[in-house]
Amino acid sequence: MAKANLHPAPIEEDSDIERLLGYNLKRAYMIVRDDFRRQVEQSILSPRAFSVLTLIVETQGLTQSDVARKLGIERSGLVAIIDDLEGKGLAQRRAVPGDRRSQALMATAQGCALHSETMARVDAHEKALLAPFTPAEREQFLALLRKFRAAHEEEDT
Amino acid sequence: MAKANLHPAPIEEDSDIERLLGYNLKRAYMIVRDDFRRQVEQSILSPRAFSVLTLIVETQGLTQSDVARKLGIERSGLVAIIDDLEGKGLAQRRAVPGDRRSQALMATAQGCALHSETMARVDAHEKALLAPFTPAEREQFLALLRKFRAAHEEEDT
DNA sequence: ATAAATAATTTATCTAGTAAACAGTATTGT
DNA sequence: ACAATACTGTTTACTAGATAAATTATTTAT
Repeated sequence: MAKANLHPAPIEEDSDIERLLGYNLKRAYMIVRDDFRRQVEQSILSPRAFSVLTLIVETQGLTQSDVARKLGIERSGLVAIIDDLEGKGLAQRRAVPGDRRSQALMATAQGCALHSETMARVDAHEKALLAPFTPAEREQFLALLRKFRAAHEEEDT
Repeated sequence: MAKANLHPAPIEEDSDIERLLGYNLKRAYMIVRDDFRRQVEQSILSPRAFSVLTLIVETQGLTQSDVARKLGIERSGLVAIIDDLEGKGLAQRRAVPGDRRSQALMATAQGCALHSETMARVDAHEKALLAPFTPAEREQFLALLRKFRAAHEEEDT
């Protein structure tokens, strides 16, 4: 146990990338995503499926295009998510009277129930993640994130 | 153009998910990542490759395991990245005198050059993204992200 | 009537990241 | 000295998430 310590992995806390916004955002997002998975995905829903279900519970009758626009994802990616939600009895596609191209998305009673149960767990898991912050910091953190998004999401719809 | 407006996509700005930390972090990260790609990837480097190159430029001689630990990714995922950097003449694997398992990662002169050129572009692109913020807000934003990471990344390593 | 636009879908492709198993090497305990 | 254990880099296979192009059915505009 004498010599082999030639590459001791300095672990300086202040590499250049530690100062970059993108790197910090990515790591922070990964923390939340992983925690979400541990806490919530047991309850059937992936992060994406949860966000979709939330939208259609809140606003019954949105079309898939509406949801895709709101979430900033492609319509094509939504098909599988809706298939999944529908297969689990959480949501339904229904014909829209005025437009036979569109499908109105409706959450079932079961979907609403799972959503509120899951939302409670999500709130709890986020509260735990934000525990190291003071209430003022929590406000600031979310306010800054929202301001950042607002400044850059305007250009697209 | 009279009747078909049955699903007007309400676009209320305040869905429940808009209040969630995870959702806001994800959208914010996507903004930065997409912008990074537009600005930087033209210059050969993906976000991941850039972060790896940065580390080994700053600390020549890190092993792959060191880098994986620092970046919080799997060693297996690093292999392709190093292969790529090596193939482009930006980095090299070298034998470590004391340990024949490890490979010391060294950035080439070309790698150092590309790194500093790219870092300049990254700084510029981040400065532009943070332009909507006041200097105080910028400080706060990064400080909060770092505090958040520090509070949750301690357990692993 | 015809052209252009839209909604949902299918297919293929890409990136990122994870997990498991492997061979070679090193360290530790006895 | 030897056996058990652990670590390094690697391969392979797999998953998730996202994107892009092409397709069909339908609607709107001219």
